[in-house]
Formats: sequence, structure tokens, C-alpha cells
Amino acid sequence: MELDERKTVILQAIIKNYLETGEPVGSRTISKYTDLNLSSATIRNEMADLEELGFIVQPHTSAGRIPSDKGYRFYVDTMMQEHEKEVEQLKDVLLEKEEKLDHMLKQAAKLMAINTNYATMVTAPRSSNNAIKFLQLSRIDDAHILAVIVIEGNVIKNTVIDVEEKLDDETMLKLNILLNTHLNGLSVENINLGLITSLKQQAGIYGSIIEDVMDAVAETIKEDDLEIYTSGANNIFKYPELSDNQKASDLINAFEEKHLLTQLIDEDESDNKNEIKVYIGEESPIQTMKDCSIVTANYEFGDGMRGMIGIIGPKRMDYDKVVGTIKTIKSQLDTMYKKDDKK
Amino acid sequence: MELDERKTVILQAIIKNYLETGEPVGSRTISKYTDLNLSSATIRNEMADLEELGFIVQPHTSAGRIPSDKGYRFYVDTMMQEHEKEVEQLKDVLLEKEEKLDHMLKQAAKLMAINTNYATMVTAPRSSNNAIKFLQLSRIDDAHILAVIVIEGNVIKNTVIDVEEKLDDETMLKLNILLNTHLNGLSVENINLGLITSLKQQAGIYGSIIEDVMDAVAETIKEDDLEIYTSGANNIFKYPELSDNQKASDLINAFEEKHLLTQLIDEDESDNKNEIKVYIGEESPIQTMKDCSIVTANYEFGDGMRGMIGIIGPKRMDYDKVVGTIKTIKSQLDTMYKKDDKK
DNA sequence: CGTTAGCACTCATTTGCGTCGAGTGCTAAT
DNA sequence: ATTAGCACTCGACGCAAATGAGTGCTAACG
Repeated sequence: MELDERKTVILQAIIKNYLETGEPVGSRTISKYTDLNLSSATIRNEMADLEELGFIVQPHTSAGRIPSDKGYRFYVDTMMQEHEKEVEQLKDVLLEKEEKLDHMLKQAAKLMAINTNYATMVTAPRSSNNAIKFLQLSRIDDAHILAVIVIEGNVIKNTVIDVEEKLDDETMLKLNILLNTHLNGLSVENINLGLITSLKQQAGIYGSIIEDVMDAVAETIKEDDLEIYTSGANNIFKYPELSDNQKASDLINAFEEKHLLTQLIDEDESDNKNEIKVYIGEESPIQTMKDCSIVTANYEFGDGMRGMIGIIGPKRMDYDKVVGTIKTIKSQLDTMYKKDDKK
Repeated sequence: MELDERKTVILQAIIKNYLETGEPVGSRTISKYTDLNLSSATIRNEMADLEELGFIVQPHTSAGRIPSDKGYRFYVDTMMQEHEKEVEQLKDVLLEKEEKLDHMLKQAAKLMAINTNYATMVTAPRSSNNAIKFLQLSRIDDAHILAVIVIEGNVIKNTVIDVEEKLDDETMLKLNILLNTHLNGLSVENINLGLITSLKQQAGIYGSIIEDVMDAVAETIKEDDLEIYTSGANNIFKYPELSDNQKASDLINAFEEKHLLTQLIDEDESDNKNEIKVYIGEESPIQTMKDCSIVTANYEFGDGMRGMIGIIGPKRMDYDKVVGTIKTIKSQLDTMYKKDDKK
């Protein structure tokens, strides 16, 4: 049996209706809802076929049909086209609120949440190419020096280092020159034990400071506690199928313990870099989100920095809109680095 | 009518029982539960009195009684005593996991959540006495300079400033000396327009950089987007009286939009500095938390920096335990600054 | 042969109803 | 002042009947 023109239309109608109502949809509804001018009986026959083909399922006999994962997948793959006007609006708001990076990302998450009524997440950009751009030690007071490390993409990290004895200006200068001349432009892979030993030797009695600095550098560059901004977690209560106690608790937990969301990122990064991915139900890499659909995309932030944006909602999410929103936000973030630069 | 000895005991018994079960408690239960050797009828009379006095209410005729807000308040005010052993345990865990400030605070929130099974929050310390301790400009590349600002309490802020043209080393040095000599030790109130104008004049053609730096300083010191760490928001699902859709959604929202929690902080700061505060039900400064109780405390972080910790749970929360936990965490954070220093 | 009207059947949901029992208030006896 | 006893209230629970949305199948129709 083939999925002919008419079946496609009916399937489309079923999914669309289900997305709107969240209720199983019956033959009579479709009969009236579409402009096919078919009786409910005919629709019933077609629906039986569609069920046999695996696109829709009945939650129980004598209920209407709901889309199966395969059905959603079909819908996503074939019927997606963006909502043009809303996308335009979104762009405006985003541009207007241009701010510093973290505000920006927070804003992006919020915007998506408001726009779609689903839960959303945005990760801060993370560099894969971690060259050191600038490094400086400064004396704060007698017992503390401050190490400032800037890596590609203008990610900045401060570390306060405790020192035993006061360092004079000349020593500070020497250490600074030493560090900068040897480390500038290097990425973490290039900083090997040999280099460190050599630096320590040259620093003489201040070798321990070099060690502390190297620790800080390592930590900065590795940066395993990735920042994740989320928004709209409470939107899940708008979808009864997600808001029973157990499920809601799991979801909220995942959103609070953001590290649980990193599975999504790992999954995302391993794959083709520049596409929008849609996980439906069981396809989700996160166990507790089996009843959800997740849409993710990467954005590029110049200099090999990359971050992720994602939207999490019920399986009956409005895929058109979600994908449209994701695309918009993605392209905004993609171009942000450049804009930020010239501003 | 007076709240005599026996009434107090009965009220205590009612609240204690309700805290454990979450169900309205009847006269018979109390009659057996206490060692007063009174019949249920007597208890009923007393309960009628207690109701008239406003300490307990009936959810409906022919149900048991539950504590009113006034009842909880009475309980909290008079019957609190800490759980000593658990407090000890907590201290150990906290000490063991000593880490950098933000990790530390996150950890504190998590610990409280695990320990109490309620939702918790911890704010980063905020300085009221905002003297500038150190200030430095560095050149990152031709188009960017980095301003590092350290204020009392070792709060560090970085700002990247875009510049039109390359600045040579000598100019950078001059600017640094200029800024440090004039601004060191000053708090924001002391930086007036006169000073700024004078600085700009001395900086000559680089006046615009001074302006950018001043902006950054102002923002650092004011720091109105206070960081708040939360944990255990999903604990609210453990209490049926909070987990109906509307309430849960509101609460989760408050925890996500952390700025909603700042009302709590404002309230907290206005008042007596060093005590633990308990808001019961309607007393809460946050509208959407009318059905909750909130326990908060301040901690001191040296040099006039102060932050807040709080626990949010159902009205029938285990006040003893919560207050104990809060006290422990508070005292840990209070002493942390010193320890951090000498480490 | 595709389409449709009609009908019997299914089954989750709703509704009404009787029962149960926890709990109360009141009164009269101790 | 305390308590036993009793009538009363009212939510919770269980159950059966009613409801109705939806199906599958068959026979008739153009």
C-alpha cells in the first residue's frame, strides 16, 4: 500500500488537529475539517490504512487516532515550512535588545519560550579551538595576585592566587613577560610538561605561582561546567500529558540540574554540524524525556566557538513554528559575533 | 479566653501531627496521641476554643483541624529547637566540599535541598561597601582592551572595551596609572562628575575610554542582576498541596525567573540583619507563594558583603529542621571568607 | 469500484446514588 | 470540669447506568 496524495492530506489534517487539541481525533472531525468533501466513513477507511502503515495509532478501541512517532517524523520531514511573519517579528525584538553575551543568551532562551510556549535552553558558546590570547598577572594586595586569562573568542577567566610573600613590581613584570611570550597563541594541547618545567625553572623561586597559573589555565580552557540558560520550564504545565507528578518532577529536575541537559549537547556535537535536529519521543537521548520532542541546533560564534539552542515540548508540538523559531535564533546568534565586533 | 498550658500542648500536638501526615487531625487522634489522658470529647471542646482563638481551622465541617497561619506562627515562635545531630553531619559535608565561591554556593543550595526536601535558594554575596580595590586596563588586540575591576571582597568584573585605534604601550601605562591613583579605595558614592571630568581631561584624546571604564565600574558596583542559585525546585512535587497545575507552574516559574525571588531579598535586607526569618503563608512577600512557608537568613561574607539563603516549602514544613539547616549553612558561609583567606 | 449511509458494537468518561466513616457539636450524666 | 452518647455533616469511595465519541463492517449507490 502506498501513501497517496489523499492519505497525505488526511494524515496532515489528523496531525494538525491533534497538535491543536491534544485529543485523539476521529473520522467525523476530519470529514468536516478538510475540504476534501469525503464522508466520515471514507475517512475511516483511509484512517485504517494509515494505521496499518504505522503513521497513526489508537490509544484504545473506540477512540480517535493520534499520530505515532513515525507520523510525527513524517510530518516534520515533509510538511515543514516556516511562519514567515512571526519570524520577522522575532528578529526585531532580538536585535533591539542587544546586550552583553550572557544577557543575550538568557534573552534568547526567554524569547523562544515566549514565542513557542515550550521549555527552551541555550548554551553559552564553547570553544573547540582554545588558543590563549592574553594572560596577565596583577597584584591585588600583598597576599593575592589576580590572573586574568583571555582565550580565543574573548572568553575571560579570573583566578585569584594566594601568595606567601609580597611580590615586588619587577618580579610581577618578569612573570608577565615570561608567561605571555611563551604561552600566547598556544592551545591546551600544545602546553606540555616540558614547557611547564621550563617555565618553572625560569621563574626560579616563583615556580609555585607558575603552577597555580597553569592550573587556572587548564581549568579555563577545559571549562567542563558549561553554562546553560533555560527558560519556560513551567510551560510544561500547559500540556496535561506532561504534567502528571512524576513526569513534571523529572522534567523540572532536568532543567534545574542543567548538567542533565548536556547529554543533548554531546549528542548534538558528535553529528553533522550545521543542521536542525528533531528528536521525537523515544529518539531522545535523555531518558526522562521520552514523552517529549526535542528540537536542537548549533550556532557558530566565530573563532570555532559553538553553542547549542534547543526547545523541549510535548510530542504534539508545533513543529513548524519551533523549527522556524530555532532557525531565526540560530541565525541571529550566528551573526552576533561579527556585529558585536564592529559595534 | 486565654491560651493556657493544656491548650498549648494540644495545639502543639495538632501541628506536629499535621506536619507529619499532611492530613487534617481529629480529636480522637489527639486524645490517644498525647499523654494527657483526656477523652476525645474534651479535646473537641479545647479544639473549638483553639479554633475560636484562630490557631486552627477546619477545611470543612466534619473534617479534622489544620493549623492556620497564626497557628504555624505560634509553633515557630515558641516551639523551635534544633536537631543537633543532623546539623553536625551537614557541617562535615559542607567543609569537605570546599571549593570556589560559585561552586560553593551552588553546593550549599543543593545540600539544603537534599537535607530538607524543600526548594532552596542562595544568593551570591553582594557588597554594600563598594570600594574599588584594583583596576587595570590591558590590551588584548588592536581593537579591544580589557578592563579588570576588583572591588572589596574580591569580586572581579571584566569588561571588554572596543577601541577605534590601536593604543601603544605607553598610553596604556599612563591610563592605568591615572585610573589607579585616582580611583583606588573609592566607593561609588565618591566618584562624582567632577572627578570624572578631571580624569577625562587628563586622559586627553583617550577620554572616551575613561568614559567606558567608568560605565563598567558603575555597573560592576551596582550589580543589580544579583546571582541566585537554586536547588530542589522539583521537591514541591512531594507535597500534594503544592503540586496542582497552577500552583506548581507559578512556583517553578518563580524559581526560573529568579528575579522574582529578589523581593525576598529586599524584604530581608530592610530588616534586622542577623536573624532567621520565617514567613508563613500570607506573610510571604511573594504573591505566588501564599501557600508556602519561607525561611530566610543572611550571611556575612567579610568586608560588608552580604548574601541570603532561603528555604521554601509547604506550610506544614518541618520548621525545626529547616531552621537548623539554615543556621548551619549560615554559620558555614559566615566563616568561609576568613577560611578562604588563610587557606 | 470508490464512496457512502446505516447500524451494531466498544469503551473511556461522566453522572448519579448509596454507603461509609471520620469528625463535629451538643446535651445530659458523672 | 470531664466524659459518654448520639444525631448530624460531609467528603471519599465504589459502583452501575447513562453518555457519546468513535470504530468496523456491510450493503447500496452512481
